Amino acid sequence: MNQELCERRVIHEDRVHKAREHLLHYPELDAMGDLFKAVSDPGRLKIVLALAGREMCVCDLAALLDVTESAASHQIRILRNMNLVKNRRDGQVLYYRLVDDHVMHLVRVAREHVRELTKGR
Amino acid sequence: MNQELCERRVIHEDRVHKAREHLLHYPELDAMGDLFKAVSDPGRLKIVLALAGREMCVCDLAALLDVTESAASHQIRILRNMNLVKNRRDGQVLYYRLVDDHVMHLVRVAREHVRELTKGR
DNA sequence: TTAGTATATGAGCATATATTCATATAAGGT
DNA sequence: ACCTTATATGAATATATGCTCATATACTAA
Repeated sequence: MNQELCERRVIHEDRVHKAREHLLHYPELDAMGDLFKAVSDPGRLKIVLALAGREMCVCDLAALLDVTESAASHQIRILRNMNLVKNRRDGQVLYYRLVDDHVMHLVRVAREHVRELTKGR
Repeated sequence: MNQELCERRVIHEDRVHKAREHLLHYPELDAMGDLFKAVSDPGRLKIVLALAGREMCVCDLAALLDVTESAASHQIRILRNMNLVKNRRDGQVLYYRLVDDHVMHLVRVAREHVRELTKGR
């Protein structure tokens, strides 16, 4: 597309081009970033873990996280917009649950990584 | 520890307690959040992908991301502090590479997730 | 229909994050 | 020694994020 490479100091132009081509294999890169961002907040990560195997309503989650229900609602909205959780209404109560177990897979891999990293410390 | 649950409106106290116990199985939760955060930025994610199978120096990465070398350096420092990448000096040039392939595993799982999510759209 | 409960949402504020710019460090070439 | 190159880093600024508070919505009960 653009050729601003010419204006720039590049030591290994071949590698840059190869890397650029490699990145083309990841057109969903921004969406991946958004997914990682969704679970990067400790509160939202706790929500995801809490909903693994359990339906919970917003006020339960607020109690679990020790934040206001408004804050919990704002956080779960982000997870909902990312299609990580969905809800089911029963009267006045909205029960939240994980959409599927893809997220938990991601979380398990992350936990393995962290355990490996902190093993030798 | 604390009992501020009593001060709070909770619909399903049993579930909150079960979720709380479940969270105890994830003492590395904050570290997992930090890991997710590290790869949540599109620039850093591109760096990780670029370094999958290739050593690259900072100015190469800056060219790839189309940012200043300073910005690239700041970003790679975060990955370095997270022990996701390490470098090797050859003269004036620092060659960066992935510490291991744990991160790429995480990235692949995220890509699968994103593909599943966007399949029916 | 009026009141109460559960949740959602918008605006405003405080904090966090990413970039830029200036400067520092570390190595190589002359 | 001196200058250049490659990278790192601190401070300042701009943007993003998360929380609070006030208000809106959706449902229930009386």
